[in-house]
Amino acid sequence: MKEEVKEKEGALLSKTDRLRFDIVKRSKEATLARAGVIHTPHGDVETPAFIPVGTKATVKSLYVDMIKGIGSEAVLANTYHLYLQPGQEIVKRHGGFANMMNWKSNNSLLPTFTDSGGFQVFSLGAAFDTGVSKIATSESLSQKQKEILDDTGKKKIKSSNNQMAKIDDDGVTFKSYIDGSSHRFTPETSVQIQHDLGADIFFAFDECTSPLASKDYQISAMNRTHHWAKRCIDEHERLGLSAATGARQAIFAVVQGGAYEDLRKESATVLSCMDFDGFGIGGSFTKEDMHKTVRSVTENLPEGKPRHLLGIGEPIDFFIGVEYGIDTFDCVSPTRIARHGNIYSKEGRINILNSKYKNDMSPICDDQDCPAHDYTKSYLAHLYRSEEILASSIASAHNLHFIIKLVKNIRNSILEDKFFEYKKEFLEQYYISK
RNA sequence: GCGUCGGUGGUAGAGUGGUCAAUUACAACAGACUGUAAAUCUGUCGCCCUUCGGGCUUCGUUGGUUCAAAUCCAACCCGGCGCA
Repeated sequence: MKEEVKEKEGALLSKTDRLRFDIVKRSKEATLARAGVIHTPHGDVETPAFIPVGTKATVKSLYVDMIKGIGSEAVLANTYHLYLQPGQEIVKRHGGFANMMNWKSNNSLLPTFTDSGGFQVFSLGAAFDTGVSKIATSESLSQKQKEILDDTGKKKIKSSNNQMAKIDDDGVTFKSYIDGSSHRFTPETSVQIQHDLGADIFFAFDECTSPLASKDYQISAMNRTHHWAKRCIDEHERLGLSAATGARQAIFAVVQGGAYEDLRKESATVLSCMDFDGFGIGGSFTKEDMHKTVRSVTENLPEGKPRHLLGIGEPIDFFIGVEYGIDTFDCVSPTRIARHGNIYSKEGRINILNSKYKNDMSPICDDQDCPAHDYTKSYLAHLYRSEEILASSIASAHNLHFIIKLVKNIRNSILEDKFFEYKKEFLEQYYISK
Protein backbone atom coordinates (compact mmCIF):
# COMPACT_ATOMS: atom_id res chain seq x y z
CA MET A 1 0.00 0.00 0.00
CA LYS A 2 2.69 2.38 1.08
CA GLU A 3 4.87 1.32 -1.83
CA GLU A 4 2.06 2.01 -4.29
CA VAL A 5 1.69 5.50 -2.99
CA LYS A 6 5.37 6.11 -3.36
CA GLU A 7 5.38 4.85 -6.92
CA LYS A 8 2.44 6.97 -7.78
CA GLU A 9 3.98 10.08 -6.35
CA GLY A 10 7.52 9.55 -7.56
CA ALA A 11 10.58 7.55 -6.66
CA LEU A 12 12.13 7.71 -3.21
CA LEU A 13 14.72 10.35 -2.66
CA SER A 14 18.24 9.11 -2.45
CA LYS A 15 19.99 9.99 0.77
CA THR A 16 21.82 12.86 -0.79
CA ASP A 17 18.98 14.32 -2.86
CA ARG A 18 17.56 17.63 -1.93
CA LEU A 19 14.18 17.61 -0.16
CA ARG A 20 11.32 17.61 -2.65
CA PHE A 21 7.82 18.90 -2.16
CA ASP A 22 5.04 17.96 -4.55
CA ILE A 23 1.72 19.69 -4.47
CA VAL A 24 -0.81 16.98 -5.26
CA LYS A 25 -3.88 19.14 -5.29
CA ARG A 26 -4.72 22.79 -4.84
CA SER A 27 -8.01 23.50 -3.16
CA LYS A 28 -10.71 24.82 -5.43
CA GLU A 29 -12.38 26.40 -2.42
CA ALA A 30 -9.63 27.99 -0.35
CA THR A 31 -7.11 29.59 -2.67
CA LEU A 32 -4.11 29.07 -0.40
CA ALA A 33 -4.92 25.53 0.75
CA ARG A 34 -3.17 22.56 -0.81
CA ALA A 35 -2.50 18.87 -0.34
CA GLY A 36 0.98 17.62 -1.03
CA VAL A 37 3.80 15.25 -0.26
CA ILE A 38 7.14 16.11 1.31
CA HIS A 39 9.73 13.59 0.12
CA THR A 40 12.54 13.14 2.63
CA PRO A 41 15.49 10.74 2.61
CA HIS A 42 13.54 8.70 5.17
CA GLY A 43 10.17 8.56 3.50
CA ASP A 44 7.25 10.76 2.66
CA VAL A 45 5.04 13.02 4.67
CA GLU A 46 1.61 13.51 3.18
CA THR A 47 0.49 17.05 3.84
CA PRO A 48 -1.28 18.68 5.52
CA ALA A 49 0.14 16.67 8.41
CA PHE A 50 0.52 16.87 12.12
CA ILE A 51 3.99 16.09 13.44
CA PRO A 52 4.03 14.80 17.05
CA VAL A 53 6.58 16.39 19.34
CA GLY A 54 9.25 14.24 20.93
CA THR A 55 11.37 16.96 22.48
CA LYS A 56 13.90 14.71 24.16
CA ALA A 57 13.76 12.03 21.49
CA THR A 58 10.71 10.48 23.05
CA VAL A 59 7.07 11.25 22.56
CA LYS A 60 6.28 11.69 26.21
CA SER A 61 4.60 8.72 27.89
CA LEU A 62 4.00 6.80 24.64
CA TYR A 63 5.24 3.27 24.88
CA VAL A 64 6.84 1.58 21.93
CA ASP A 65 3.87 -0.35 20.56
CA MET A 66 1.71 2.74 20.60
CA ILE A 67 3.99 4.61 18.23
CA LYS A 68 2.59 2.49 15.42
CA GLY A 69 -0.96 3.06 16.58
CA ILE A 70 -1.03 6.83 16.40
CA GLY A 71 -0.70 6.93 12.63
CA SER A 72 2.13 9.41 12.30
CA GLU A 73 5.14 9.18 10.06
CA ALA A 74 7.27 11.99 11.39
CA VAL A 75 8.38 13.26 14.78
CA LEU A 76 9.98 16.50 15.94
CA ALA A 77 12.74 16.73 18.57
CA ASN A 78 14.50 19.68 20.16
CA THR A 79 18.08 20.85 19.78
CA TYR A 80 18.39 22.57 23.14
CA HIS A 81 17.14 19.57 25.11
CA LEU A 82 19.17 16.93 23.28
CA TYR A 83 22.27 19.11 23.45
CA LEU A 84 21.95 19.29 27.23
CA GLN A 85 21.02 15.65 27.58
CA PRO A 86 22.41 13.26 26.46
CA GLY A 87 24.52 15.55 24.25
CA GLN A 88 24.68 15.58 20.45
CA GLU A 89 27.80 13.37 20.36
CA ILE A 90 25.87 10.47 21.81
CA VAL A 91 22.98 11.06 19.45
CA LYS A 92 25.42 11.13 16.54
CA ARG A 93 26.91 7.81 17.63
CA HIS A 94 23.38 6.35 17.42
CA GLY A 95 23.24 7.46 13.80
CA GLY A 96 20.85 10.30 14.59
CA PHE A 97 17.93 10.64 16.91
CA ALA A 98 15.48 8.74 14.70
CA ASN A 99 17.68 5.69 14.98
CA MET A 100 18.30 6.31 18.67
CA MET A 101 14.61 6.45 19.52
CA ASN A 102 13.83 3.71 17.00
CA TRP A 103 11.39 5.87 15.05
CA LYS A 104 10.73 3.23 12.44
CA SER A 105 8.08 1.47 10.47
CA ASN A 106 8.71 -1.92 8.89
CA ASN A 107 12.30 -1.64 10.01
CA SER A 108 13.04 1.55 8.10
CA LEU A 109 13.53 4.96 9.61
CA LEU A 110 10.79 7.55 9.29
CA PRO A 111 11.04 11.29 8.61
CA THR A 112 12.19 13.53 11.43
CA PHE A 113 12.38 17.23 12.28
CA THR A 114 14.38 19.15 14.83
CA ASP A 115 13.60 22.54 16.26
CA SER A 116 16.57 24.85 16.58
CA GLY A 117 16.28 25.99 20.17
CA GLY A 118 14.78 29.28 18.99
CA PHE A 119 11.65 28.73 21.01
CA GLN A 120 13.74 28.38 24.16
CA VAL A 121 15.08 31.88 23.49
CA PHE A 122 11.52 32.88 24.23
CA SER A 123 10.31 30.37 26.80
CA LEU A 124 13.45 30.67 28.93
CA GLY A 125 13.99 34.34 28.12
CA ALA A 126 11.34 36.99 27.57
CA ALA A 127 8.51 34.68 28.56
CA PHE A 128 10.22 33.47 31.71
CA ASP A 129 8.14 34.14 34.81
CA THR A 130 5.66 36.29 32.87
CA GLY A 131 2.92 33.75 32.38
CA VAL A 132 2.99 34.49 28.64
CA SER A 133 2.92 31.46 26.42
CA LYS A 134 2.69 30.44 22.80
CA ILE A 135 -0.91 31.51 22.53
CA ALA A 136 -2.30 34.28 24.70
CA THR A 137 -5.75 35.77 24.99
CA SER A 138 -6.02 39.45 24.19
CA GLU A 139 -7.36 40.13 27.71
CA SER A 140 -4.42 38.42 29.39
CA LEU A 141 -2.04 40.33 27.13
CA SER A 142 -3.47 43.75 27.90
CA GLN A 143 -3.33 42.82 31.58
CA LYS A 144 0.32 41.88 31.23
CA GLN A 145 1.01 45.08 29.34
CA LYS A 146 -0.42 47.09 32.20
CA GLU A 147 1.79 45.23 34.62
CA ILE A 148 4.95 46.22 32.82
CA LEU A 149 4.16 49.92 32.72
CA ASP A 150 6.28 51.87 35.16
CA ASP A 151 5.08 54.70 37.43
CA THR A 152 5.28 57.32 34.72
CA GLY A 153 3.15 55.19 32.45
CA LYS A 154 6.05 54.42 30.15
CA LYS A 155 6.74 50.92 29.04
CA LYS A 156 9.50 49.26 30.92
CA ILE A 157 11.80 46.95 29.08
CA LYS A 158 10.66 43.78 30.69
CA SER A 159 13.51 41.67 31.90
CA SER A 160 13.22 39.26 34.72
CA ASN A 161 16.31 38.91 36.89
CA ASN A 162 16.16 35.18 36.82
CA GLN A 163 15.62 34.79 33.09
CA MET A 164 17.37 31.72 31.83
CA ALA A 165 18.25 33.05 28.39
CA LYS A 166 19.94 36.27 27.34
CA ILE A 167 20.09 37.44 23.74
CA ASP A 168 22.69 39.43 21.88
CA ASP A 169 23.24 39.96 18.19
CA ASP A 170 25.65 37.08 17.90
CA GLY A 171 23.64 34.44 19.79
CA VAL A 172 22.00 33.44 23.03
CA THR A 173 23.40 32.45 26.39
CA PHE A 174 21.23 29.88 28.13
CA LYS A 175 21.19 28.44 31.57
CA SER A 176 20.62 24.73 31.66
CA TYR A 177 17.21 23.94 33.08
CA ILE A 178 18.79 20.79 34.45
CA ASP A 179 21.66 22.13 36.54
CA GLY A 180 21.77 25.89 35.95
CA SER A 181 25.08 25.75 34.08
CA SER A 182 25.68 28.31 31.36
CA HIS A 183 25.66 27.45 27.64
CA ARG A 184 25.82 29.43 24.46
CA PHE A 185 24.00 28.93 21.17
CA THR A 186 24.81 30.79 18.02
CA PRO A 187 23.27 30.13 14.61
CA GLU A 188 26.38 28.11 13.80
CA THR A 189 26.28 25.94 16.93
CA SER A 190 22.56 25.31 16.49
CA VAL A 191 23.16 24.07 12.95
CA GLN A 192 26.17 22.00 14.03
CA ILE A 193 24.15 20.31 16.73
CA GLN A 194 21.26 19.72 14.35
CA HIS A 195 23.63 18.08 11.90
CA ASP A 196 24.63 15.70 14.68
CA LEU A 197 21.01 15.03 15.58
CA GLY A 198 20.44 14.12 11.94
CA ALA A 199 16.83 15.13 11.29
CA ASP A 200 15.60 15.18 7.71
CA ILE A 201 14.28 18.69 8.25
CA PHE A 202 15.67 21.21 10.71
CA PHE A 203 14.95 24.82 11.52
CA ALA A 204 17.21 27.83 11.40
CA PHE A 205 18.03 29.38 14.76
CA ASP A 206 15.60 32.22 15.36
CA GLU A 207 14.40 34.51 18.07
CA CYS A 208 10.81 33.86 19.07
CA THR A 209 9.58 37.14 20.52
CA SER A 210 7.09 37.95 23.22
CA PRO A 211 3.80 39.51 22.13
CA LEU A 212 4.44 42.05 24.89
CA ALA A 213 7.46 43.46 23.05
CA SER A 214 7.17 46.82 21.32
CA LYS A 215 7.13 47.10 17.55
CA ASP A 216 10.63 48.56 17.64
CA TYR A 217 11.81 45.49 19.44
CA GLN A 218 9.95 43.20 17.04
CA ILE A 219 11.74 44.90 14.15
CA SER A 220 15.19 44.49 15.64
CA ALA A 221 14.49 40.90 16.67
CA MET A 222 13.18 40.12 13.21
CA ASN A 223 16.28 41.57 11.59
CA ARG A 224 18.41 39.55 13.96
CA THR A 225 16.50 36.40 12.98
CA HIS A 226 17.15 37.25 9.32
CA HIS A 227 20.88 37.66 9.90
CA TRP A 228 20.94 34.44 11.84
CA ALA A 229 19.05 32.74 8.99
CA LYS A 230 21.82 33.60 6.56
CA ARG A 231 24.45 32.36 8.99
CA CYS A 232 22.52 29.10 9.39
CA ILE A 233 22.43 28.57 5.64
CA ASP A 234 26.14 29.25 5.37
CA GLU A 235 26.97 26.87 8.19
CA HIS A 236 24.67 24.22 6.73
CA GLU A 237 26.43 24.51 3.39
CA ARG A 238 29.84 24.39 5.01
CA LEU A 239 28.98 21.20 6.90
CA GLY A 240 27.44 19.36 3.95
CA LEU A 241 25.77 16.03 4.71
CA SER A 242 24.66 15.06 8.20
CA ALA A 243 27.50 13.69 10.27
CA ALA A 244 25.04 11.35 11.95
CA THR A 245 23.18 9.87 8.99
CA GLY A 246 25.21 10.75 5.93
CA ALA A 247 22.01 12.12 4.43
CA ARG A 248 21.32 15.53 3.05
CA GLN A 249 19.24 17.52 5.49
CA ALA A 250 16.71 20.16 4.61
CA ILE A 251 16.80 23.52 6.35
CA PHE A 252 13.68 25.57 6.99
CA ALA A 253 13.74 29.28 7.82
CA VAL A 254 11.59 30.68 10.60
CA VAL A 255 9.47 33.70 9.76
CA GLN A 256 8.98 36.14 12.62
CA GLY A 257 7.59 39.67 12.93
CA GLY A 258 5.18 39.36 15.85
CA ALA A 259 1.58 40.27 15.24
CA TYR A 260 2.43 42.98 12.67
CA GLU A 261 1.31 42.13 9.17
CA ASP A 262 3.83 44.45 7.55
CA LEU A 263 6.68 42.84 9.48
CA ARG A 264 5.42 39.36 8.72
CA LYS A 265 5.28 40.20 5.05
CA GLU A 266 8.77 41.65 5.19
CA SER A 267 10.12 38.64 7.05
CA ALA A 268 8.56 36.22 4.57
CA THR A 269 9.91 38.21 1.65
CA VAL A 270 13.44 38.52 3.00
CA LEU A 271 13.68 34.85 3.92
CA SER A 272 12.21 33.76 0.57
CA CYS A 273 15.25 35.24 -1.12
CA MET A 274 17.53 32.84 0.75
CA ASP A 275 18.04 29.26 -0.31
CA PHE A 276 15.81 27.52 2.20
CA ASP A 277 14.03 24.21 1.56
CA GLY A 278 10.93 25.30 3.41
CA PHE A 279 9.60 27.76 5.93
CA GLY A 280 8.42 27.70 9.48
CA ILE A 281 6.15 30.33 10.94
CA GLY A 282 7.11 31.13 14.47
CA GLY A 283 6.06 33.49 17.19
CA SER A 284 3.67 33.90 20.02
CA PHE A 285 0.38 35.59 19.33
CA THR A 286 -3.28 35.73 20.15
CA LYS A 287 -5.72 33.50 18.36
CA GLU A 288 -7.25 36.49 16.62
CA ASP A 289 -3.86 37.52 15.27
CA MET A 290 -3.10 34.07 13.99
CA HIS A 291 -5.36 34.30 10.93
CA LYS A 292 -3.90 37.49 9.52
CA THR A 293 -0.37 36.64 10.60
CA VAL A 294 -0.32 33.29 8.86
CA ARG A 295 -1.97 34.67 5.80
CA SER A 296 0.37 37.63 5.43
CA VAL A 297 3.25 35.18 5.60
CA THR A 298 2.04 32.45 3.27
CA GLU A 299 0.97 34.94 0.62
CA ASN A 300 4.56 36.08 0.46
CA LEU A 301 6.28 32.70 0.45
CA PRO A 302 7.22 30.71 -2.67
CA GLU A 303 4.34 28.42 -3.45
CA GLY A 304 6.38 25.34 -4.20
CA LYS A 305 8.03 24.98 -0.80
CA PRO A 306 6.46 23.51 2.32
CA ARG A 307 5.31 25.69 5.20
CA HIS A 308 5.28 24.59 8.80
CA LEU A 309 3.31 26.35 11.52
CA LEU A 310 5.44 25.97 14.62
CA GLY A 311 3.85 24.90 17.87
CA ILE A 312 0.22 24.92 16.73
CA GLY A 313 -2.31 23.67 17.63
CA GLU A 314 -5.77 22.96 18.70
CA PRO A 315 -8.41 21.48 16.38
CA ILE A 316 -9.66 24.84 15.11
CA ASP A 317 -6.11 25.98 14.37
CA PHE A 318 -5.59 23.28 11.75
CA PHE A 319 -8.54 24.50 9.73
CA ILE A 320 -7.27 28.08 9.92
CA GLY A 321 -3.71 27.07 9.12
CA VAL A 322 -4.57 24.83 6.19
CA GLU A 323 -6.99 27.37 4.78
CA TYR A 324 -4.14 29.88 4.72
CA GLY A 325 -1.62 27.56 3.16
CA ILE A 326 0.09 25.65 5.97
CA ASP A 327 1.37 22.17 5.18
CA THR A 328 2.64 20.84 8.50
CA PHE A 329 2.04 21.49 12.19
CA ASP A 330 3.56 20.38 15.44
CA CYS A 331 2.29 20.92 18.94
CA VAL A 332 2.86 19.64 22.45
CA SER A 333 -0.76 20.09 23.37
CA PRO A 334 -2.06 16.58 22.56
CA THR A 335 0.52 14.93 24.80
CA ARG A 336 0.64 17.60 27.48
CA ILE A 337 -3.08 17.86 28.07
CA ALA A 338 -3.22 14.06 27.96
CA ARG A 339 -0.80 13.83 30.87
CA HIS A 340 -2.99 16.29 32.68
CA GLY A 341 -6.13 14.24 32.20
CA ASN A 342 -7.73 15.81 29.13
CA ILE A 343 -8.72 13.95 26.02
CA TYR A 344 -10.08 15.08 22.68
CA SER A 345 -13.42 13.93 21.45
CA LYS A 346 -15.56 14.88 18.49
CA GLU A 347 -17.74 16.77 20.94
CA GLY A 348 -14.85 18.76 22.35
CA ARG A 349 -12.10 18.34 24.87
CA ILE A 350 -13.09 16.49 28.02
CA ASN A 351 -11.47 16.26 31.44
CA ILE A 352 -11.54 12.56 32.27
CA LEU A 353 -10.99 13.39 35.95
CA ASN A 354 -14.44 14.94 36.20
CA SER A 355 -16.48 12.81 38.56
CA LYS A 356 -19.07 11.95 35.93
CA TYR A 357 -16.56 9.71 34.13
CA LYS A 358 -16.03 7.44 37.13
CA ASN A 359 -18.97 5.37 36.02
CA ASP A 360 -18.84 6.02 32.29
CA MET A 361 -18.62 2.62 30.61
CA SER A 362 -18.40 4.01 27.08
CA PRO A 363 -15.14 3.61 25.15
CA ILE A 364 -12.61 6.44 25.31
CA CYS A 365 -12.73 6.59 21.54
CA ASP A 366 -15.21 5.09 19.11
CA ASP A 367 -12.63 4.94 16.33
CA GLN A 368 -11.58 1.30 15.86
CA ASP A 369 -8.11 2.35 14.73
CA CYS A 370 -7.39 4.27 17.92
CA PRO A 371 -5.17 2.58 20.51
CA ALA A 372 -7.64 3.73 23.18
CA HIS A 373 -10.62 2.14 21.49
CA ASP A 374 -10.76 -0.91 23.75
CA TYR A 375 -10.71 0.95 27.06
CA THR A 376 -13.60 2.56 28.90
CA LYS A 377 -13.62 6.13 30.16
CA SER A 378 -14.24 4.71 33.61
CA TYR A 379 -11.05 2.67 33.38
CA LEU A 380 -9.03 5.65 32.21
CA ALA A 381 -10.45 7.74 35.05
CA HIS A 382 -9.40 4.99 37.44
CA LEU A 383 -5.88 4.93 35.99
CA TYR A 384 -5.56 8.67 36.51
CA ARG A 385 -6.92 8.60 40.03
CA SER A 386 -4.56 5.82 40.98
CA GLU A 387 -1.70 7.63 39.23
CA GLU A 388 -0.84 4.77 36.96
CA ILE A 389 1.53 5.56 34.09
CA LEU A 390 -0.75 3.77 31.65
CA ALA A 391 -3.23 6.63 32.05
CA SER A 392 -0.88 9.04 30.29
CA SER A 393 0.05 6.45 27.69
CA ILE A 394 -3.50 5.68 26.66
CA ALA A 395 -4.56 9.32 26.70
CA SER A 396 -1.50 10.51 24.78
CA ALA A 397 -1.92 7.83 22.16
CA HIS A 398 -5.57 8.71 21.83
CA ASN A 399 -4.98 12.45 21.56
CA LEU A 400 -2.24 12.02 19.00
CA HIS A 401 -4.31 9.60 16.98
CA PHE A 402 -7.24 11.99 17.15
CA ILE A 403 -5.23 15.01 15.98
CA ILE A 404 -3.23 13.16 13.33
CA LYS A 405 -6.40 11.72 11.90
CA LEU A 406 -8.11 15.10 12.02
CA VAL A 407 -5.38 16.65 9.90
CA LYS A 408 -5.46 13.64 7.55
CA ASN A 409 -9.19 14.14 7.21
CA ILE A 410 -8.58 17.78 6.36
CA ARG A 411 -6.15 16.59 3.69
CA ASN A 412 -8.79 14.28 2.27
CA SER A 413 -11.34 17.08 2.32
CA ILE A 414 -9.03 19.12 0.09
CA LEU A 415 -8.59 16.19 -2.27
CA GLU A 416 -12.36 15.85 -2.48
CA ASP A 417 -13.02 19.59 -2.63
CA LYS A 418 -15.02 19.39 0.56
CA PHE A 419 -12.78 21.47 2.79
CA PHE A 420 -15.38 23.96 3.98
CA GLU A 421 -18.02 21.29 4.32
CA TYR A 422 -15.74 19.27 6.56
CA LYS A 423 -14.65 22.34 8.48
CA LYS A 424 -18.24 23.28 9.23
CA GLU A 425 -19.22 19.75 10.15
CA PHE A 426 -16.29 19.21 12.47
CA LEU A 427 -16.25 22.56 14.21
CA GLU A 428 -19.99 22.62 14.79
CA GLN A 429 -19.82 19.30 16.52
CA TYR A 430 -16.64 20.13 18.39
CA TYR A 431 -17.52 23.55 19.71
CA ILE A 432 -21.28 23.77 19.67
CA SER A 433 -22.41 20.34 20.77
CA LYS A 434 -20.55 20.72 24.03
C1' G B 1 -10.93 -3.28 88.16
C1' C B 2 -6.51 -0.07 88.78
C1' G B 3 -2.90 2.87 86.24
C1' U B 4 -1.57 5.46 81.98
C1' C B 5 -1.84 7.81 77.22
C1' G B 6 -5.24 9.51 73.84
C1' G B 7 -10.16 10.99 71.28
C1' U B 8 -9.69 17.68 66.23
C1' G B 9 -13.08 18.90 59.96
C1' G B 10 -13.54 12.77 54.32
C1' U B 11 -8.42 10.71 56.13
C1' A B 12 -3.68 11.44 58.57
C1' G B 13 -2.13 14.93 61.77
C1' A B 14 -0.84 20.31 63.94
C1' G B 15 -2.80 23.50 67.50
C1' U B 16 -2.89 23.12 74.48
C1' G B 17 -6.82 30.07 77.14
C1' G B 18 -8.18 35.26 72.86
C1' U B 19 -4.75 36.78 66.38
C1' C B 20 -9.10 29.50 65.28
C1' A B 21 -13.88 27.88 61.03
C1' A B 22 -8.98 25.84 63.08
C1' U B 23 -1.38 25.10 60.11
C1' U B 24 -0.09 21.20 56.79
C1' A B 25 -0.47 16.90 53.75
C1' C B 26 -3.56 13.62 51.29
C1' A B 27 -8.36 12.74 49.35
C1' A B 28 -12.45 15.24 47.01
C1' C B 29 -14.43 19.06 43.46
C1' A B 30 -13.36 22.34 39.44
C1' G B 31 -10.08 25.13 36.07
C1' A B 32 -5.66 26.09 33.01
C1' C B 33 -2.25 24.10 29.50
C1' U B 34 -0.55 25.48 21.76
C1' G B 35 8.01 25.09 18.13
C1' U B 36 7.57 20.82 26.47
C1' A B 37 12.07 24.06 32.82
C1' A B 38 5.11 20.73 32.53
C1' A B 39 3.13 12.79 35.00
C1' U B 40 2.75 20.38 35.88
C1' C B 41 0.27 24.63 37.75
C1' U B 42 -4.12 27.35 39.88
C1' G B 43 -8.66 27.75 42.64
C1' U B 44 -12.45 25.68 46.06
C1' C B 45 -12.80 22.53 50.07
C1' G B 46 -18.19 23.27 57.98
C1' C B 47 -23.24 25.53 56.82
C1' C B 48 -26.04 29.94 55.11
C1' C B 49 -26.34 34.91 52.70
C1' U B 50 -25.29 37.88 46.10
C1' U B 51 -19.50 40.02 46.51
C1' C B 52 -16.34 43.28 49.96
C1' G B 53 -18.16 41.23 53.95
C1' G B 54 -21.65 39.26 57.34
C1' G B 55 -24.37 35.44 60.09
C1' C B 56 -24.66 30.50 62.26
C1' U B 57 -22.91 25.78 64.20
C1' U B 58 -18.18 22.91 65.13
C1' C B 59 -12.46 20.01 67.87
C1' G B 60 -15.89 12.37 71.91
C1' U B 61 -20.50 13.71 75.39
C1' U B 62 -22.46 16.60 79.30
C1' G B 63 -21.70 20.16 82.84
C1' G B 64 -18.44 23.87 84.92
C1' U B 65 -14.38 27.94 85.48
C1' U B 66 -13.47 32.54 82.61
C1' C B 67 -15.01 38.81 79.69
C1' A B 68 -13.20 34.73 76.34
C1' A B 69 -12.45 27.34 75.85
C1' A B 70 -10.38 22.80 70.59
C1' U B 71 -7.05 24.54 74.57
C1' C B 72 -8.36 24.71 81.97
C1' C B 73 -11.59 21.58 85.63
C1' A B 74 -15.21 17.46 86.64
C1' A B 75 -18.11 13.35 85.37
C1' C B 76 -19.31 10.08 81.69
C1' C B 77 -18.54 7.39 76.88
C1' C B 78 -14.94 5.22 73.52
C1' G B 79 -9.87 3.41 72.07
C1' G B 80 -4.41 1.96 72.75
C1' C B 81 -0.92 0.19 76.25
C1' G B 82 0.67 -1.74 81.18
C1' C B 83 -0.62 -4.25 85.72
C1' A B 84 -4.12 -7.42 88.04
